[in-house]
Amino acid sequence: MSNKRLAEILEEIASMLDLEGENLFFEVRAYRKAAQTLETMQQEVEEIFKKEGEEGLRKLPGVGKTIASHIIEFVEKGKIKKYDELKKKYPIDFAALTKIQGMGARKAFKLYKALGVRNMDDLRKAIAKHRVRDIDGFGEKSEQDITKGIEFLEKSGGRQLLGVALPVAEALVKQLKASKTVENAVVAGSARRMKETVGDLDILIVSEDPSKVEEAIAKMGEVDSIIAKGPTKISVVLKMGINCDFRIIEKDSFGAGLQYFTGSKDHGVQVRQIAVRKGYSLNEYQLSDKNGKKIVSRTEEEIYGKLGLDYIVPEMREARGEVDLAIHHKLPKLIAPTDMKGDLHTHTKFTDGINTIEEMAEKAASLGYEYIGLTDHSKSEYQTGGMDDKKFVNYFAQIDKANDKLDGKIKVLKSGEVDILKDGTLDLSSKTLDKMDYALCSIHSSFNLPKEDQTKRVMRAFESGYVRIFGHPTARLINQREPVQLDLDKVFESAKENNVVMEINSRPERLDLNDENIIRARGYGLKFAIDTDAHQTAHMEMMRYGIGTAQRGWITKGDVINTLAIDKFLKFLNR
DNA sequence: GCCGTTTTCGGCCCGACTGTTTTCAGTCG
Repeated sequence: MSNKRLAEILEEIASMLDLEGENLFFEVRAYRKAAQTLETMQQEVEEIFKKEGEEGLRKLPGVGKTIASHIIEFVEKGKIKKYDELKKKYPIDFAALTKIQGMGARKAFKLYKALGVRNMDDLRKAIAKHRVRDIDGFGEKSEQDITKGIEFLEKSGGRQLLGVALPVAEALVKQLKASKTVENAVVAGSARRMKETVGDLDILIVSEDPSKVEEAIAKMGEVDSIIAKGPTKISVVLKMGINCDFRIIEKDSFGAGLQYFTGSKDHGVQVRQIAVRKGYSLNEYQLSDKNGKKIVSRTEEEIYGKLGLDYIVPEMREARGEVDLAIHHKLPKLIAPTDMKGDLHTHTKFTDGINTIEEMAEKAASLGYEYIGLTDHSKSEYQTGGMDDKKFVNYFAQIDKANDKLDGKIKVLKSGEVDILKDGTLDLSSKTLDKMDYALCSIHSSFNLPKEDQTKRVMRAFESGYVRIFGHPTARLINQREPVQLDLDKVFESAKENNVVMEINSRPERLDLNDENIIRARGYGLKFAIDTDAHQTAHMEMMRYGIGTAQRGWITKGDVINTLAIDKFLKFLNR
């Protein structure tokens, strides 16, 4: 995991250059930008460098000659001279300290100069002795804020899963809408873009009475405390441990505000650059001409339209080339929730699910599906009650019975979540696998194999000819477990050759493949299955997170096999 | 320091809010 450390180093270089002098403003930004690229990308820079050399590195957004050379230095020697030299002058743990709310490089440096604070520990001690309040530019309140900031950090540990944060955001919106002073309220920010984790929530409110809105916000049970308040913005800490910014705008600015606060930041910059090129100016209030006269502001559609762009859905707004496509009217028509015709990864009481075959089938039918694939575990997953070949015989017999009972209401398909064992063999006999409509195969053990072995393991499984769907391909658990080490180029090539479909697992802690890897897989012409991995009926409603992730990966209906109607789907399986 | 079918030089988004200030620096998104 060198990306994270490198991102941290570049971020720290930025902080230190910021302290070096005012004239370095743009260098600072350049380093920050490159750090952000590394922070959010999935592929290891080391891998890119080994495969494509400096060329490959320089293709990354924000990485040019100098920063590429820093990355190479880090990969080859494990250190960066420029960083080490700056660090001698500023022996401060900026990476840790600037994670505190309201603490930037300048404040951290002031603390160092005045009190010799180098890290969190020093800071805690200085705070305890009330020495911070006497420093120029700090006061009693700043001391309290820092204390709160540290507590907050310890409690939250950073970003929350989309599946946790979005429902909270929606609950807040619902309460606000019920308030008389609120004309409209919507979720904006990264939650609206369906990003897998959310650092804080953004909620846009249309109201003419900010002070009343503040009252309504303060009353909501989810709110812990108010950090900042003004006529256009109220920031709060939520009890769940993340912040929420409420932006209050006038009805007339709704479109401009929503576009602005949905982001992403880089997407917004690109759109505003187009505005400038056309002689306009775009901010959170309106799109205006060079005299400052308003052109449009009420809807996002009008704003994109006036700029000569097709409407870009929030999930695509990540500055990955969508703006160019919108200019040339070439945006893909993305998959929609209503396109789904089935769920291909579900569990029942037969292993670690809690509902029966019929209950799961009824739920799927109620969601408008034409089929549901049952994928209970194979024997290696003994902790889940994983089944051997013999038990699968009964399992399939019960599925036959359920199909008779359901009488065509919905088709229940025979499958299993088959473990790909350490050596790449499958956990069930070919006799059992032959009886399945399709086999969904996943990794549930030996997560730490070296990349080469892990890649071979997966490819060997694919070459067996039995793997139809590769379940949660990287086996990551967000904030808990790193993805397994796989050479995805090789894996995707092998998948193409062996007709293997990639799963987009909808569980909020998985979202696997993720958006970036979906884009990569799509480059190999692969198909996808968007599944919920439901262990109870209610889990089947989490399809929205998988679809959001698919949309972030630019996936269309035609890319996804479980958008096919039942007859076409069965034909696809028998191909 | 990065970037580019208007540029290999000259731009690079900018407004809101807080705390400690008497007019602004620092942070954030």
